Amino acid sequence: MDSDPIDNNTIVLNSFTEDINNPMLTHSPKNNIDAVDTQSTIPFQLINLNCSNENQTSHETLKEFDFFNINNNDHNKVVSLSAFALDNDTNIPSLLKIKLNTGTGDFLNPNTSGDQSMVDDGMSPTSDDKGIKNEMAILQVELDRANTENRRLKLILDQLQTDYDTLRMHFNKVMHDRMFDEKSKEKDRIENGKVLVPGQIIDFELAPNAETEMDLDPSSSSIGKKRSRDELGSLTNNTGVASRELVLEKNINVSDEKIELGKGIENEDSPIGNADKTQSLNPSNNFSSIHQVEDALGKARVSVRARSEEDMVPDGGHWRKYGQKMAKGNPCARSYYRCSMAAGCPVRKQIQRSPQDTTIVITTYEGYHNHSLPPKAAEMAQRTSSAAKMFLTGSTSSKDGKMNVDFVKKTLHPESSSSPTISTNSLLPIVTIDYTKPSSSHPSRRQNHQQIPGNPYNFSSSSSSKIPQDQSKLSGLYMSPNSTNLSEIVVPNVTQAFSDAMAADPNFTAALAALITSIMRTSQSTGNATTSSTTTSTAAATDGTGNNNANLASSDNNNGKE
DNA sequence: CGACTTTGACCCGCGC
DNA sequence: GCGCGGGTCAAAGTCG
Repeated sequence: MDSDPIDNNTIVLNSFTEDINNPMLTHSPKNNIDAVDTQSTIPFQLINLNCSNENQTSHETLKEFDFFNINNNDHNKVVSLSAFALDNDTNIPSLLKIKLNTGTGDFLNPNTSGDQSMVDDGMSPTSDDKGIKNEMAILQVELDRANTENRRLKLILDQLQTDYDTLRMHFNKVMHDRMFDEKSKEKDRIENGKVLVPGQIIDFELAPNAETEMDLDPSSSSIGKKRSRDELGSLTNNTGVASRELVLEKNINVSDEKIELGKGIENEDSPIGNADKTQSLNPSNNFSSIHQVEDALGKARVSVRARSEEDMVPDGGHWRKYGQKMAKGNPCARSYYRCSMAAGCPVRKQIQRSPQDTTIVITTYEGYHNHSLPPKAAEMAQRTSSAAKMFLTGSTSSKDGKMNVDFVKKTLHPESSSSPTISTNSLLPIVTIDYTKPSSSHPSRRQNHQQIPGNPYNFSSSSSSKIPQDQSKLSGLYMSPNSTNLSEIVVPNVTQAFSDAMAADPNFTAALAALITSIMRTSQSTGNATTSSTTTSTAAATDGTGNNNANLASSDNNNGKE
């Protein structure tokens, strides 16, 4: 075929469609089939073949070319080739098949001479046998193709399974180490006669406020003051809280450089917004492990925004209202609730409606549960915990304490074409899970709320998801338009799959958080985070026992009075 | 009667 | 020092 000119019926077979310049293609399109080394380089050849379809009247352009069944161990090597040619006039693809006997260099087709390529489009009327053979060849090609695809998918699945198992094992190890560390630290404190004041997070160095000097008197810090009155008794018995806070305290103070991260920003949307204003944090403080993230979660607040006609949306917890205040600039009163599931549980939540949109209920959770949660509350907590983990992991993982917000946004919200400004002024921000975003275009949000008893925010579960598909898409992090607090990061929604996975396996949350951590670290070198420094005190509700990492936040579900 | 809500008073930090 | 605002307390009231 070397001497054969390429006529109008010549089809250029290219395994790399429309990529003539591909460096892998070592042969020029002018090479004919005899020039192809069928034993080593067939998949990368450009082959010119004469189309034998006598009925073909138009020039065809090959769009796809696949090679199958290359068996180099077989002496009589048979290479089945298939190609999909697209008719330029009709745009109807037709399957072209080639069989090569690579052992002899001859095509198997008896009608083919040794120096000619043979293309059978399966439409030649020469004989019935040929038609049957062609049909079998087509089926064989399809079978081979399916097998190849199955193998490829299986490899991918195996890889995913391996990665997941690795992450899961890592998380379990971290959690195990963490529990061990906490027990050890608690033991050390007892042995060394140290007294830990619950809730005391103190800047030992540069705090401008005299009250933040090292002083174990709980009245010497604002946090200590706040908590000493009504929580001291309970928290002193809550070793989970105490140990976590101590760990965070150590994390904060181990670095050399410390700066005052400013005063808290008043947060209209997040009721628990301006406490701990004197807290000093080090921006270089990295929560480089899940352990540290978990500790950070102990100081993180999770604010959930959802549309609801009810002031108190059920969330699986038991709450007792202990106060109500009219907040400045908000016609709606702010309510204060305390967890009543266990005596002395320090977890609190505040509920208020957004002053900008009174249909939006903002629920802010704070503190660790010192007890286990019922499944429903645990599931709710799991989801909010996940959001906090994801953000905290990303926000604190970079070397300079900055978060690659853009990366997070693109990672979690890849379909977003707009670029909402994400800015956090806080190392430990309020994490807001915004379930009001989709409702602007989906007024059925409230219907969903009522359709899913006990699932007021339409947290999807594997069994009762009613979230429209577009609402459950994985979204990114962006600033709430109603938020005036730059320290607030909004996690508008999570995917259905994400929610289901978390509900099915709590470890998946941590695994995913770790995965995102890893991804974000990888991207840090190129990220441009918009980050400034402002302190917002944070505390997230988690299980003080450490047995349930899902308990970052919880709220009520069956308190009919609320 | 227990659990919970309501509500005015109180405490505290912060800004002026 | 004073006033403001956020957060909490605790007595009274309500509900099942």
